Amino acid sequence: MNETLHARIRADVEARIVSGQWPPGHRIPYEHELTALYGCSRMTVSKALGELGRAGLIERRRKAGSFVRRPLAQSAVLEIHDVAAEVASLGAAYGYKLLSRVRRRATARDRERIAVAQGAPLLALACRHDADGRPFCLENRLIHLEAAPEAAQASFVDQPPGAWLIARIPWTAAEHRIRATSADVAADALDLPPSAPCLVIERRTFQGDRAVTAVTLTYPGAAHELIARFSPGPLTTR
Amino acid sequence: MNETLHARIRADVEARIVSGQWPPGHRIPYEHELTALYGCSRMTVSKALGELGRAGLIERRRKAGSFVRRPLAQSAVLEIHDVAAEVASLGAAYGYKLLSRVRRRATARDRERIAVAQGAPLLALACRHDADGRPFCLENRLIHLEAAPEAAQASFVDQPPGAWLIARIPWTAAEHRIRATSADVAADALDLPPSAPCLVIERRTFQGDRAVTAVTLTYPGAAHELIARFSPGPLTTR
DNA sequence: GACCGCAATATGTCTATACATTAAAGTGGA
DNA sequence: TCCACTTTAATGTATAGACATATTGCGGTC
Repeated sequence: MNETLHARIRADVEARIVSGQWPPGHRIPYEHELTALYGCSRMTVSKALGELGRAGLIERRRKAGSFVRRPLAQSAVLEIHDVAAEVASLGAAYGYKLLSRVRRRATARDRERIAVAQGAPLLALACRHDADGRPFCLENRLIHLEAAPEAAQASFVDQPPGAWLIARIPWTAAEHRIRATSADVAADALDLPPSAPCLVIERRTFQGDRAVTAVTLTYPGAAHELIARFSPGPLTTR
Repeated sequence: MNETLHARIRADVEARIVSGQWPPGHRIPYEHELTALYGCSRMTVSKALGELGRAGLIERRRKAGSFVRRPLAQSAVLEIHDVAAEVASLGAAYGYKLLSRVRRRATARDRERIAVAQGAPLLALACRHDADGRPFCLENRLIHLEAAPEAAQASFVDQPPGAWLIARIPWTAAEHRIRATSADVAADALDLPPSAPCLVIERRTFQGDRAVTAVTLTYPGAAHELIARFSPGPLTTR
């Protein structure tokens, strides 16, 4: 249990907050008081309080002091895995099949899915990921060929486009939308009745302001779960 | 655009990484080199690199230096709102109805949902959240009465238990599971055909090691979306 | 009393320095 | 060659002090 000093102070203050000893709105002792209390420098106290501030547990106001905050909208960290890695982690054999590959200019419908200019060059892919020979996930992807020109040369017959892109095209931001639907048009490809529930993840990836790719992953049935954990702060060392 | 120095260094290094100029595995200049490069003290450089390390962009090894990491499983920040706030943000009128309220000792089935000892005192609640008079979300909740004894006195007729708990019971960790199902048993309460797809969010909340509450939220149909954003680092100051 | 300006004060950031920790690299002997 | 030991070079954490910045509240003026 070799704790650093600032981590100890942070944990100590956090304990008083979560135990209710310092309720929301309570003013935390000033830095110089904590300095005396823990017998350390102000930098160290400041580091601990700064972490608590970034973690959202307290609010720091100049001149006024630091105050215990009421937890607001909670945010959780959602881990989104690569499909192949996900299948492997289930101990199943991974399979991949390219269903279609079309190069075209962006239509109005495409532009609802990916933010590109009208007529921008796109590669539209459909493929299926299998686990132990059974359909695991259906993937529909658009790749913006201005952002990833090398994709035009790739066949994607042997390698899923997700892994290919991650290895080659840098990106800076992504947005995920998660919803439930019924299998409908995906029913055939997934070997399901059309009314079966599916979990759909849409991911849009950007390079600065430019859209790189948009992908729709359809997972059949109630079997697939996404797991998100609340992160108490940005400080969990890896 | 008043940036602090260490934030500027961090952004600078991050830019080189995401642009591909410094590929995965590349050794980042040593702290003392960056010190010379940016004309600042080692503490400041160390702070910037420490943040990048915690953000997972680089790996720091004593004596060896800091190295660009290959992006692993990407993690996104999922904002999970209070149901009432969610309905309000849609511009709809919020309604709430308590469907059932039972106090009991934990059964084996309860213990699959919430991590408590056998026979622990629980409060089991079912309620419905409405938007403009139509069912918006069905909530099934277990409250551990050892962690939240005051809940035994609350009626939950007028106030949804989520808001009540957040205001009173401190918690430290939460886990969310997201999946798709068909409406099934929830069909009646939600006024849906049993085959309709639903998005289900299960949330377990803890106080240290002790379970506080477990809640299952069932959102009908494809209308409801969860949105998660990739966070380049844990450092977004509030 | 309402308003404005100023001083007091708590936090925010940075520097320079010191020492601790750890792991790579070098050294020497069996 | 291989192993144990020492050296060294990098990061990790802490200190004290300095200055910057924001905000509260006081006091003076109109």
